[in-house]
Amino acid sequence: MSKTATKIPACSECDNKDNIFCTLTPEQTEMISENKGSNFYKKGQAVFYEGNQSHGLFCIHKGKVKLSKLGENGKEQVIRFAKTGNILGYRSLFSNEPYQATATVLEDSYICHLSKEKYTDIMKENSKLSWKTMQLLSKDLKSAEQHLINIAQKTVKERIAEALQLLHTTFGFLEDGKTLSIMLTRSEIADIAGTTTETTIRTLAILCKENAIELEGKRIIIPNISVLTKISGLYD
Amino acid sequence: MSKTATKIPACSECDNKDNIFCTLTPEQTEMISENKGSNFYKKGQAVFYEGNQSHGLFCIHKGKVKLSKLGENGKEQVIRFAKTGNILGYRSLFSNEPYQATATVLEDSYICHLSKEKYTDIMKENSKLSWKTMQLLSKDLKSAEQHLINIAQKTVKERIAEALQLLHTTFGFLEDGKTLSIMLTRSEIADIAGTTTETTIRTLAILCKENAIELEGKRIIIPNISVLTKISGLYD
DNA sequence: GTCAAAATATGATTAATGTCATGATTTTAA
DNA sequence: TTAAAATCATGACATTAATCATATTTTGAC
Repeated sequence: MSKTATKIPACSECDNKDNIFCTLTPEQTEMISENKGSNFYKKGQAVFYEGNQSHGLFCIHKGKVKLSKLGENGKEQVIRFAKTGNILGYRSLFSNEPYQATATVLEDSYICHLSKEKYTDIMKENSKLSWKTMQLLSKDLKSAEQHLINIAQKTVKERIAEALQLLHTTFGFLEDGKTLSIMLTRSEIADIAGTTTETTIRTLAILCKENAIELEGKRIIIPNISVLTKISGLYD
Repeated sequence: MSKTATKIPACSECDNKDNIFCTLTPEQTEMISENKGSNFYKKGQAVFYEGNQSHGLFCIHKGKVKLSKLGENGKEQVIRFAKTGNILGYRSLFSNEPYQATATVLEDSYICHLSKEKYTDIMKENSKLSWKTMQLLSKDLKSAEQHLINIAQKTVKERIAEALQLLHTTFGFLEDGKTLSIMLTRSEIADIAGTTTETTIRTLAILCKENAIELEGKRIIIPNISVLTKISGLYD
């Protein structure tokens, strides 16, 4: 876990405005700002590991992160993604359990850290933060359940199409408005859809042949997202 | 949704003691007691439906409930179970979204109902209830993610073995200490494990042949739970 | 720039599971 | 009590996707 000098500003200067901390008073913002730690993470580095003791929560100042768990056979399953402004590791706030997933940085990122205690202190005096936290948990639960039903009932092709849509809704497109702004390996895409690397390669080729996507190495271009939506939703 | 005269006591007299309401003051308990509604549900009846407007949350006074969602192909997926003392529908508290799942009663049950407003009013003045609610959400999220990885990575046999264990940990055994106290159809078990009815029938027969379980119609006997644990956890 | 390692690609084969069909058994309701 | 409906059971077959093998291409470190 490398630490280098970063240019992360005080929380009051941070422009991640629509996140969970937006309801804090200036004093509370100042308090977390004084107590936070900031780190730089290089692509591929882990922020925390599944099973490790939780020491607090993380806020992504700028970056992209995947959360994954290992199955009993050692295969990875991607649970969720997080991006600039999102927080990580907040689930361990409510129990003394270790982290339930491993957070891995998908591209060079700046991430702040706040201790459990500071966060819960603020929650105690700011019911809006509690409320926001519950909404966040509730939202994550909803998507986990949706992901479950997708993996349980859809074909690989539908799941891959859905995985690409998830990457789009989470990380968006590049400036050209059609190229996914995140580049993953085929194996990482497989770990989202719950399939193998080979099947993912073949399925992406099929989607390409059907003009649902275009492939330029790891770059994935989605000219028309509704084509993917159709593929992911229907049994043909 | 039938309503009949029930013998549900006031909340202060209710002996579901280890649930989310155990931190309430006597006044708060009195307040929810006065505002609750109580209903009797016959086996098979729905408490609420996925997609319907949420009007509040439910507390199972006595009974067994399954929560399920419909996939896009119309196939049901069981998300979670709930039993005496558990609450249902609390997720819709944090957003104005409709219920995300259908709650169906697995055996005749008595279930109370409390409006969103009363619950959130109490949360505002009782931070312990907020805390408990967050713990509950967090626990549900954890098991949803575990369920996801199981369905994504395990074989049908392992998933069925795991489903039986879930039924055991949720609902327990009959007085004999080895017969599951819940009786589901093969099709309902299939909907937990994310497989088909036929495959479930065959797999249960295999587990039976391997002496992991005994079958007496819908009655499932698990003489030694650790045998199932072993089957559900390992790739052979 | 070169080389090794990682990632991509593709084919052949196999295993797991879904689908369809049919009959037996159990449950439910009149 | 009995008939209808639902559930359970089993076989045959089809299909999907995993596995194994082997090139080829890309990437990253020196």
